[in-house]
Amino acid sequence: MVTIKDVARQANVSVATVSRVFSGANVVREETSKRIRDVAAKLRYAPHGGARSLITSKTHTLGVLLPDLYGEFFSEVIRGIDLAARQGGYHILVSRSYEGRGEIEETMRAMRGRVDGVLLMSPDVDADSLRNVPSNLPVVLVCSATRGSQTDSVTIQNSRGARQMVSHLISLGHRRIAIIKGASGNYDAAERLRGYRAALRDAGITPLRELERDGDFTEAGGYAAAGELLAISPRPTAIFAANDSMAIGALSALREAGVIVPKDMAVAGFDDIPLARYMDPPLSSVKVPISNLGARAVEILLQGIAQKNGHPPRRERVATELVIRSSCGAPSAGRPPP
Amino acid sequence: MVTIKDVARQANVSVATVSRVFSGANVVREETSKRIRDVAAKLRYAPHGGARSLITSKTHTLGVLLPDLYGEFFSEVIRGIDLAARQGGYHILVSRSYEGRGEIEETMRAMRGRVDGVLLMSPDVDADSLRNVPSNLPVVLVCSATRGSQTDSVTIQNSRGARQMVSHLISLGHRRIAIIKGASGNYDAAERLRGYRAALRDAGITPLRELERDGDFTEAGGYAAAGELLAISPRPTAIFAANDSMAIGALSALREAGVIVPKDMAVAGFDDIPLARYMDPPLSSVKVPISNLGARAVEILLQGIAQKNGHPPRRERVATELVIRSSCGAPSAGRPPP
DNA sequence: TTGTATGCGTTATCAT
DNA sequence: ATGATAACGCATACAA
Repeated sequence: MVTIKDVARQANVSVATVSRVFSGANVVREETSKRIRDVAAKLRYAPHGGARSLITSKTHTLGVLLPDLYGEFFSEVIRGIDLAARQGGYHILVSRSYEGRGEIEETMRAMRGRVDGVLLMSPDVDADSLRNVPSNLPVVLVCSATRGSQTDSVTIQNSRGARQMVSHLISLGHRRIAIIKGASGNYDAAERLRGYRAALRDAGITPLRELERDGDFTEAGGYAAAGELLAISPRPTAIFAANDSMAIGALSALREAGVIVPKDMAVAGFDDIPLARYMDPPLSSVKVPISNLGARAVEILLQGIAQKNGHPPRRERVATELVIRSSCGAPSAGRPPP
Repeated sequence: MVTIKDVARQANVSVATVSRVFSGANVVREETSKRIRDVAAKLRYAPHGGARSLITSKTHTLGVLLPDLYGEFFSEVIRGIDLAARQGGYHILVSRSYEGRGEIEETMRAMRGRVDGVLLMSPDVDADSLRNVPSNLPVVLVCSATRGSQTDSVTIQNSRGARQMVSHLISLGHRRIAIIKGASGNYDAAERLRGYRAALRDAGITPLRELERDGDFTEAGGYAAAGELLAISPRPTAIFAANDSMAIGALSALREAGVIVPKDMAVAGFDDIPLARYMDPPLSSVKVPISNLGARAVEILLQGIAQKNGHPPRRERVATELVIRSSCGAPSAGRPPP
């Protein structure tokens, strides 16, 4: 591998001068600089990032630690993170954790010296996983429970969004509204359930356990849960799924059972993934600005890195927005062309 | 930040001994080892990855350079990559390139010293982007054109998959089969188009330009293209979309136009994303083992890293598989429960 | 404007 | 079994 020494030798200068050329110190004579660049190009030299960060103690890299997220959500959140990171001149080191807590700790330790800060999305395990990781390492929690922690965080307005959607269903006359819950132990799932119940209570409706079905955020889970709900008597008249994937699975199950949406059953989801509007019928949902979520997390992390000293924890909630399409039976404004 | 020196001092040993404990050399007396581990835990010490890799010249990290991929595909390929990488004890450094060639080169240079090898997915720009990157850096091309290059690569059996699907449509009696093409300049898109034309010629049908519509791999693109196709006279009787997202957009457009699928128009996609089977009607597609694609690329890259010396280029194509559901009007075997 | 020398945190080599 | 020290590739303070 060609190093700064090789370039220096062939260009007849010291390594310091080569270093100056590549680290942007604008003090090298133009002529010298050009000669060095030429030699470097010929040798295909590129500075060694590891060595560089060892001395500057800046890696210009952000660690991203995510659970084994599903489809569209993962994609969008990474997009937002990557975009914001590169705007700040950072790269991202991504890791998916499959086995919960121990793995999170181990991964965070492995990132020591490779990243300047970490974005941790840990919706399933408690945030006190942070006890044994190197201190001084700036961390931002994403979509995770933060109670008892002093860590910065960015979350979604889950409860509020769910509450609005369920209230909307109630305003359409529904009283027996079922929910297909998200993965058990998941933070977002719990919050959405909370919003669902709150909306019912707001309207004087008692939440019923039989109308709260387990789900796992997948289409298959939504499909199965919808099947169960159809067997209940009296049937619910509306289904609120804790994410769009499950809502789509539910739509499929209803179609097969000959249940017409929204005439016989209203359906609504959460996230508003791009596909939602292409469903039949187009799916009402709670829009989550997923890529913004990632971008905001990065911005907060970058702040934390800049002012490395302690600061009061920053807590941010990205706003959701009700997107009403025809699947919930509202007198819809029709479907706008994409 | 606490370093190996701090641990050594507090544990009354030399840095060398601490190093031995953390690098797994099993030569330290149990008693000493325990004392060191205790001190390290108290101090929350974690070895500095950058410094470590500087001397071992191993980063245990793989660079992953992807275009701004869409949704499900991105998610799945990363899943496969991450899984295989972590099995080999590697992390992944991900970067999305938004602006094509120059950015690819720059990113690859920035990865020097941070990664042991690179996975490059460059379906839009030619693979000779590799001219100016550090030599000796093992690279595997994913879903990219490889002509004229000596680089290892993993691609999809695009042409074969498309050909099979279109042949299937022909076998159902269709003669006027339209295609909604993928993004222009895209390698996979070009290959799928090639397979489409080959299937037509196999059956003695002349490919018509008016039946080849531009698309961009998005739902919106598929929606628009399907609208155009409906205006052609005589109408095509089948639409083959170069990916599922566009097929889903097309289904939506057809539905709005009152065209019944598959009675009035057959539709098929490519990729077989999880959602395909939940569409109405369930979407026939060419299944691509996306996460396998990523995993295989990692395995090949790891081989390349192990035997650093030159080797004949490894070229691999992951197999596709026809998945026939009801959207193309075949006497379907019904829809299996998820 | 350029060169010399030191050190970043760690592992490898050679002693002991 | 443990310690002393050189090296990894580079950036920077200081000298020239």
